[in-house]
Amino acid sequence: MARAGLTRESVVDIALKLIDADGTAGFGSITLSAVAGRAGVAVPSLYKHVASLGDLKQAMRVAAVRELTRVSAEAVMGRSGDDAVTALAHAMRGFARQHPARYWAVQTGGGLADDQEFQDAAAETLRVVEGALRGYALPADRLVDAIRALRSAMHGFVMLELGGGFGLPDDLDDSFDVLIRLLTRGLSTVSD
Amino acid sequence: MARAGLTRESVVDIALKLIDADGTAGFGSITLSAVAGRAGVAVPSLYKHVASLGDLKQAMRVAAVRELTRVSAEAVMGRSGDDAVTALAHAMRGFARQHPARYWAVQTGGGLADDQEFQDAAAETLRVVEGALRGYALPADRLVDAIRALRSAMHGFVMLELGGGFGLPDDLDDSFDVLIRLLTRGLSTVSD
DNA sequence: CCCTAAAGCTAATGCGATTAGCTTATTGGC
DNA sequence: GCCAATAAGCTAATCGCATTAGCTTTAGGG
Repeated sequence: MARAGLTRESVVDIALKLIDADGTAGFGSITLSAVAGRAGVAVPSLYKHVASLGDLKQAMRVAAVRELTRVSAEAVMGRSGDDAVTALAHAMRGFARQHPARYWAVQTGGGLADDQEFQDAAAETLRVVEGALRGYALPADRLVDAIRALRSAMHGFVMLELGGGFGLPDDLDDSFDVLIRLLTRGLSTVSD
Repeated sequence: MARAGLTRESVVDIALKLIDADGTAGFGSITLSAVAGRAGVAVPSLYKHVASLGDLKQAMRVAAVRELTRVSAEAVMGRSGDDAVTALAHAMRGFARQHPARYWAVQTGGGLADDQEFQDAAAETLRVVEGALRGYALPADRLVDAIRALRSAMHGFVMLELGGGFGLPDDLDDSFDVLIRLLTRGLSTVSD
């Protein structure tokens, strides 16, 4: 029998590509059967590369959050102030639109036992957001509030958009711009 | 054999109470076995009241979104302007904290085939948010943007909080207040 | 009192995850 | 180039859960 030549990474990659095809529901309903089928392998063979379905999902989340960090960081580098925040917001929304299932997995796939690897990767993303706010010279005791406000607004918009919560998708781009402007303006006055 | 006296409503209610005990992951991992066990009935008996597990979940979402509408509407009634928005935000966050799994079910439990009943119930919630903004005298062509901004920010904060995305929960109340103030201030200038 | 519809049950099927134990390809050391 | 050890893959079997089929019994209206 010819070997498939799988690795943990390739299995995770196959799984991520599978859920991409299936909207936001993809992550929750991924099955080892589907992954094995796509990989051209019997189901139990996957256990040579992942410990369980849960382990696979966790690995998928880690991979996805790292991707998100990468595109976010790229957007923020070389910019500052409103420019940085705007670029960050568009990068995150762009990633979510391009890979709804991956964004969804990162944000809603967590269980009680999020492992350290995911926590670390997520903290990395957080640092990018923090970096984007550097130019505002926020007082230290308000920085955390500003970060949370920015994250909340961006994240909420993206989740509602992905989940179809906005109804007709008309003018979503405009609404997003309005939201970002509201934020960038507000960030200058957080300290009041 | 003594009858259990179940109805569709009581089955949904049992299921909702079950997931309440299980954090945000509860909705995704609910099983008919668990519901039947709690109801004191054999699993297939549930099919006399719900068509399938999917049907039960849909009914749970409808019930949850109606609850959310009710507490939101109650908070907004008799208030206006910043007062209304602040009350609405706290009501929604309060509901989410009290019933994480129900909020999670409403916002992330949707599939491609959301039925009309859920759509209608969700539209009702939307109307409450719209009502809370009445006092701002927003230009008609910006109202939709304002609604979306408000929803995004509230929703994002709550989701991040429930999902543990904020790390240590220190001072979350303060951060939420800052966010709301940022919003209420911003709402006055959306038209610029 | 009887008769029908609804509520429940048991038995059986199927699918997906997981485990155990076997077989064979690959590969590093000779 | 050959050989043992390791790793990758397979088949068979078990378990939990959803779902369907078909039977039994309760409850309530005539």
